[in-house]
Amino acid sequence: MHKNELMEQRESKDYLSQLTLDCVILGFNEGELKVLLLRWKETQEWSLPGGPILQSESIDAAAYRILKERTGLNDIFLKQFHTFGEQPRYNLAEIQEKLKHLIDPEIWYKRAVTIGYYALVDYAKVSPQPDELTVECKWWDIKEIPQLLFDHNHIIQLALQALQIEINLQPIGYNLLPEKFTMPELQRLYETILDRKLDPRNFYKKIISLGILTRLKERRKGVSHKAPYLYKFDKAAYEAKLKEGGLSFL
Amino acid sequence: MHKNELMEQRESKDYLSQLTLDCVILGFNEGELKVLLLRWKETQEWSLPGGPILQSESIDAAAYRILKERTGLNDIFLKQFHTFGEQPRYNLAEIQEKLKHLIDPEIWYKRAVTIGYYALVDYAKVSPQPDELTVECKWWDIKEIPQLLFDHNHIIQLALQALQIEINLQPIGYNLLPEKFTMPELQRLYETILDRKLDPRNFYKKIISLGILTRLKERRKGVSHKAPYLYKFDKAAYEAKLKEGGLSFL
DNA sequence: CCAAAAGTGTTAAAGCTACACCCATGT
DNA sequence: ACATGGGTGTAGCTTTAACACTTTTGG
Repeated sequence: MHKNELMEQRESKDYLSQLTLDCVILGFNEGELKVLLLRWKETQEWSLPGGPILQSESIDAAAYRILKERTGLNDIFLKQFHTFGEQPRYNLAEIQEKLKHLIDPEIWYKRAVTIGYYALVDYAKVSPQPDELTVECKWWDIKEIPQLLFDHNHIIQLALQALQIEINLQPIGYNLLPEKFTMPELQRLYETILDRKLDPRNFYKKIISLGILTRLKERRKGVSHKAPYLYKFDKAAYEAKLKEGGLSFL
Repeated sequence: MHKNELMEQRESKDYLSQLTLDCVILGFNEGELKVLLLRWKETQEWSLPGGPILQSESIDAAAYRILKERTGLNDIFLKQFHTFGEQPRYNLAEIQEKLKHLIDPEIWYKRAVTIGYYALVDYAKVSPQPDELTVECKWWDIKEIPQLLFDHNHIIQLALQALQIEINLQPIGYNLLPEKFTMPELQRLYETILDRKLDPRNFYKKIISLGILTRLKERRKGVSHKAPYLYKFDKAAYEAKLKEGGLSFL
């Protein structure tokens, strides 16, 4: 997409004007939470994946579309968490300056409201794809995120808060871990999201007592210590529990 | 405001287009939760208060503005809970037909996204005010809400769900009750929001243990049974607790 | 005096926290 | 053999749930 095309898009009647959507796409790898970020062409500036909403699609559909475009994945855990409508939301002049080689400063909306979604994905299954205005799409460790464009640091912060609440209501690991995983891996995921240490014995008891995990006979190999058991989620048991309403975690 | 003025408003550059805001204004009276609804001129059709957002104001400011216009109150507990962007959200043709004597069917957006807020107010302090397109603004018992225009029944339903979660994190009663209230009144408020009966002894112990209430020497008079004590919130203690992070309810 | 709702304490069960040692694996 | 992290049980404490009778007031 070139300048003219983008201009057409912004002014097009095919899209909602002044309303966009941003996705905080979260994965888990090497014991850390990761976010998928995009680097804009000919810059060192990063931002969240996002974009405008088609007149013909629901906002959830727009989020799924963006997710599919950046990750290649369908059928993802996706949740709207907040709509950002401060006035101003960020320093527009700064954005116009930083991206003027890509986007005519004239065509930025003076104001845009954005709907924030977060997605939980299996890190290993994602093939990050930049879009028309960016050259690089890659995972960043949640603790090492640089200064981002727009108000995207703030958006990520609220997404993580929303996730801390959600972890008490959903077996988040189901979406963030590969099919088979070890108990310490699951524990580290919870520790990262909740940002505190958990006791391994208590964690084990609590997770097992939910009755939604199956321990496999396999163990993880190739580690220089005792080989941990592998587990997987028992989807049927999980959905049965959910219906009873009886799912609440840590 | 007449047809032409409304037309100008819809098409005006002073407002965001295709993005509106709706407020679920909740009060508590006679042991029941109430919502403030508006009846449209020359109809029996009811809807939530809401409207478009000025280019110059944040979405929170727009919500406060609408609230102020309908209730006369400033400084209200207000919380964004969800943004509604289904496509379609409701049957537009039906709305056009029902309101054609007020609004030219041509000027409805083919599509609008709305941001949902709920507000918690002291029932007794509100003086309900209709707006330019409505003749009546009044409280409805939450259990007796009629079929509303747009997707407003759905919006109310989600607001109540959000409130059920929020009640665990905030001393909701502070906003919904008058300055002085009795323990049974507070209990009935919790029972109504959570939609289940609570044990009065356990409720009393739990609330008192939070240490944010002061029992007054006064009692409520004029009831044909034992006179209950009055309590009020100890705002200082409440804010101290909140800072410690140690506030979690029922 | 009757009807209505307020006020109050104890006990049992469940859930949570804290805590330490031996085991299996790769180098 | 050593370093690394895995796997596991118990006891005390806190929190929650269940439960019933007496009191006060107005009519």
